[in-house]
Amino acid sequence: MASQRGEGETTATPLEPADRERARAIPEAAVARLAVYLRVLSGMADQGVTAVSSEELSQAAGVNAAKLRKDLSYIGSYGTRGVGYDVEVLVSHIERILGLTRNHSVAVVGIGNLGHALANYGGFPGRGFPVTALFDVDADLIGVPVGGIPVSHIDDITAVCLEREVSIGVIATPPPAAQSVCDRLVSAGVQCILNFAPVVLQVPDNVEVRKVDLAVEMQILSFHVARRADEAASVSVGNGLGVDGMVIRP
Amino acid sequence: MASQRGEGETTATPLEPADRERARAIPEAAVARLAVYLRVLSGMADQGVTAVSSEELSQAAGVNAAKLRKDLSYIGSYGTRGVGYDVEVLVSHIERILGLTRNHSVAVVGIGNLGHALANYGGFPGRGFPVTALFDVDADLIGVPVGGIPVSHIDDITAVCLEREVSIGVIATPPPAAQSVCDRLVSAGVQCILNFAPVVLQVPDNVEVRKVDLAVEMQILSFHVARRADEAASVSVGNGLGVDGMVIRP
DNA sequence: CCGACTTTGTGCATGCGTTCACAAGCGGTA
DNA sequence: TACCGCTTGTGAACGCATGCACAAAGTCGG
Ligand SMILES: NC(=O)c1ccc[n+]([C@@H]2O[C@H](COP(=O)([O-])OP(=O)(O)OC[C@H]3O[C@@H](n4cnc5c(N)ncnc54)[C@H](O)[C@@H]3O)[C@@H](O)[C@H]2O)c1
Ligand SMILES: NC(=O)c1ccc[n+]([C@@H]2O[C@H](COP(=O)([O-])OP(=O)(O)OC[C@H]3O[C@@H](n4cnc5c(N)ncnc54)[C@H](O)[C@@H]3O)[C@@H](O)[C@H]2O)c1
Repeated sequence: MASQRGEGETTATPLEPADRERARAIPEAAVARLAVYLRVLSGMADQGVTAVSSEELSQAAGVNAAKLRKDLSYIGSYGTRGVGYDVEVLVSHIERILGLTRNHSVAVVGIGNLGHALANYGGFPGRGFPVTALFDVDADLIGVPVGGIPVSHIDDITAVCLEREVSIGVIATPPPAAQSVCDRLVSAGVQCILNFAPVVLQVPDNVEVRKVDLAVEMQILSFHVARRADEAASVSVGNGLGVDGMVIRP
Repeated sequence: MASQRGEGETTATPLEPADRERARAIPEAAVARLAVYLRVLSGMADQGVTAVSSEELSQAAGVNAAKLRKDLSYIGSYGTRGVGYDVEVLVSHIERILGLTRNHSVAVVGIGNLGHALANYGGFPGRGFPVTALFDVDADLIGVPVGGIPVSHIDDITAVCLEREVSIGVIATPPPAAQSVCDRLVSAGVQCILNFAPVVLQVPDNVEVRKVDLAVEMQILSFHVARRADEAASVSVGNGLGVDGMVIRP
């Protein structure tokens, strides 16, 4: 905050702020929502919609309109007051901020149930995430093409990842193998990991990990059911009995 | 505070009024972490570990020790100062708070790539989430057993869900079908939905939805790569030029 | 029985994210 | 051109979550 003079005065200088500054300041939660807005906007563009207001877009994205505008303000001021946003302009700016102007090559490790589903999934390439490498230890799988790509042996992971410039590694191995696979990905230079194995991965600071943990998702849902059932019980009965008289038991 | 020696103990009991208050106040973020602690603790229990300190547990769960203690304090005071926590006691109390003292029957809708993986996955039943119903529209799939359960037709969803007391519905259909499937689940009385389709679902207030959106996860990773690459560029090049030629100030 | 040591549980400050409310700005209209 | 109605962009207030730091409360050795 050193450059601009004037204190809290209105930003009458629209071109001044640098994108890099902004990108650094975007809250993680907002980044996740930007990705959702992008998808909604792409859908609108496909249907020929060219302009959209914050109200419309926020409803389609399932968020509060004020939050949406705040989120968009993190990436710049690309709307027109009194009118709304140009869909294509917004799409291109969100893509730029999210780093989607270039492709990010993806490697899937562990071609079992889940790995097959991921490798066969057609939704990634179109969004800039081509799956370019598959790995497994199972000898029967090596060389077999899945979703058009032959499975490589896990021992070749470094060479293959470097060669195909893999930037995102997806871990779909059984839990015991996950940390070891992660370590190998990291030493192959992969800095982004999406982990499906229910394990807490240890990684160096320069590596970004996101986990998808279905059991945790279900348990969160379970918590809400329990809380709701419990509230109902406390209103109607007031003791430890469930709604339909069923005692909650281990 | 309210914890007395000798009362309750390790047996999971129905929520008492004090716990009910607590459950209502637990932050969502803490609930998600409790589920992780539970998994780590279960693993420890399986390996014969009987006691654990907040420091150990927090490292295994990949969080700050203070945060872990705060999270545990939301469910009560079950530790022993100077010693730590009894693994089994903690497990049973977390399970109770998360509503895992009873099974939650799961239905999967859309038995394609992903639906097959989910239906075949062995990790859910053991954690209290038995998959008891599968649905699809594809005539070729109806009646075919996947993971031991025959696929039902989507039109039978209400009857089957009621009969098997489904409490969690998993949507793994193509995006265009998701909202319609969701509506059907809701009218079948399902109050918890886990959605894999990249669509924003509209549901009544009494229904809880969680989404798993892989494209969004990857885009968040992409954002971090871009941010990092950008920082690196500004350090190594140091010419103060941004991505689009804008001047970046130090 | 005491005192030293260990670890929990939590009050408090801090920072982040969400929400509100409204001035600023733009297009349309007369 | 001047006015009007609409929508954006954002300062400011609020609320929630995180992390710190320490008193309270327990164990253990002597
Ligand atoms: N299938 C699901 O729906 C689902 C749901 C939630 C979580 N998960 C998790 O996702 C992971 C994969 O699940 P799955 O059902 O596909 O399991 P799976 O057993 O079907 O497949 C695992 C694959 O990983 C391979 N593998 C094992 N060790 C390896 C190693 N060291 N290097 C490379 N490959 C290795 C195996 O050969 C196998 O092909 C598991 O951790 C599971 O807990 C799966
Ligand atoms: N496969 C993946 O790895 C992956 C990754 C991310 C997201 N997704 C999302 O998950 C969903 C499923 O993906 P997939 O690869 O399994 O797709 P898929 O096409 O393989 O399977 C979809 C299944 O849903 C069934 N279906 C279609 N309409 C239905 C309806 N109205 N009622 C019931 N069933 C219906 C189809 O018959 C088919 O069996 C999609 O929304 C996809 O975007 C999948």
